[in-house]
Amino acid sequence: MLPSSTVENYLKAIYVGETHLTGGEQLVPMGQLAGALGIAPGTATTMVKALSESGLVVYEPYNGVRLTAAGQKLAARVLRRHRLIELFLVQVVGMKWDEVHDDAEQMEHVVSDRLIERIDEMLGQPEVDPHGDPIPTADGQLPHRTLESLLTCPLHTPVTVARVTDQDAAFLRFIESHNLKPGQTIEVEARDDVSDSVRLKGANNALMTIGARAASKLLVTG
Amino acid sequence: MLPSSTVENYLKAIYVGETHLTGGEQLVPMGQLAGALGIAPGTATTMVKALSESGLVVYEPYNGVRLTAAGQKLAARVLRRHRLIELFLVQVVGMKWDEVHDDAEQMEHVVSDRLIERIDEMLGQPEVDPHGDPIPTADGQLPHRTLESLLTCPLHTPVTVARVTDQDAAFLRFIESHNLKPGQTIEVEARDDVSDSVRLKGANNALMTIGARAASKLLVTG
DNA sequence: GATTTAATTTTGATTACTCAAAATTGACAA
DNA sequence: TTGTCAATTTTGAGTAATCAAAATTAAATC
Ligand SMILES: [Mn+2]
Ligand SMILES: [Mn+2]
Ligand SMILES: [Mn+2]
Ligand SMILES: [Mn+2]
Repeated sequence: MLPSSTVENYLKAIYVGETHLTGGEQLVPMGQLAGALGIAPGTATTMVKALSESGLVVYEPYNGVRLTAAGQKLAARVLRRHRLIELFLVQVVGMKWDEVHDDAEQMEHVVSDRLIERIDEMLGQPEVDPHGDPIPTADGQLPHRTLESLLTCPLHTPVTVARVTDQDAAFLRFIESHNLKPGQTIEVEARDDVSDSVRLKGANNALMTIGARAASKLLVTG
Repeated sequence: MLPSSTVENYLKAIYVGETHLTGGEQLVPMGQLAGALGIAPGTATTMVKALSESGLVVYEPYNGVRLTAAGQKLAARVLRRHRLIELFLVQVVGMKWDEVHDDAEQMEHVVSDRLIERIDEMLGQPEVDPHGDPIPTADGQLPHRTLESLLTCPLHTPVTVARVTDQDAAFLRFIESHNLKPGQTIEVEARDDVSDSVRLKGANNALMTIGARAASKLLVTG
């Protein structure tokens, strides 16, 4: 049976959820999964039990869910498609980086393997999407770079924005308008815990202050 | 309520079915509709009754179905998307004309209006798709050219292939390999009712004979 | 250890879409 | 006019996905 769009979305959400796990955690909690998919918790439970029957996930009642090897392979395929499509829409079609997420969210389920291969070829086997998110390889490996956020990187040291971990269109437009897109070089001038803010020097030496919450979503390389 | 992919497919099939109606016929028979969609006849009846409730079609039991103005508007929108996407995949992505139908069949339901507009713009508001099928305008008009088929056009007279009315990949590859794609100039040398065939002179003066059934699917302009 | 609470699961129901097979209809032919 | 038949509709049933609200569980608090 080929997986439905719904199943693909569940697997992808679990896959992404797993990458967010910190410390010794192994399982994505049902609440987090339901939240990520925008569905009722009971629905997630029912569905995950079905996925478990199909051998795509391991489900531990009251603890959470994780992917099997089979589930991981499918999830990586969907995520690869999503990110290739996003980059394609920006690079080839000329859409803006804050416009492409929703289209990719739908197209990832329906375009043919042939079209995805063609896109990958046109883009020259890219490694990251327009937001700096890594693109899983054709054989299902997710390249991992260790990145620091603007909350943890060294002060007074030039760093390059590598990734923006928030798909919200308004946030992305804010980032763009302040010249903080991936590829741009910036410097953290100061951090202030009391005011919960981070002071930055942008590409054009422009100074700006952003909240810690926003700063945590900007990942950089040294 | 925005229409589901299923509803869009029904409306599109009725729309296309209506254009195939000859003579005084007004209604698309349920059998033809079910056949076009690859579903059981009873399913079509049930669904059409629901579409009728929604005001998208007029349903006459035992006679057939036709679109209301509202249904026509939606159907034209889907067909426009389908054909723009096909042309985009050929012109921009570099896929072959026999590969694009299935991708378009799915993408037509999910891509955003913004992406469709961008595609229309990139292609310069095209009037026909890769198979010569007319593209409905943004306001829902389907441009109509009167075309003759190779069964009815004059003999020994140069004509230009304008449209191929069969999406089957093998058929399209046959047409392409014999230099009979839209735009190419050919001439009908002879028709033979007994052998059910048509003799052609191709672009390169190559002679070939094709069956009447195939010939009827090649539409030309004088 | 008992109690409260938050997360999770279960229950019961709904919507959308589908099929196979039985019943019906309407057109045509005998 | 009646019988036949093909097309169509109806019936009964099933799958996939969803929700709201009740019940349960496990963990944290008292
Ligand atoms: Mn999706
Ligand atoms: Mn992205
Ligand atoms: Mn379709
Ligand atoms: Mn076409």
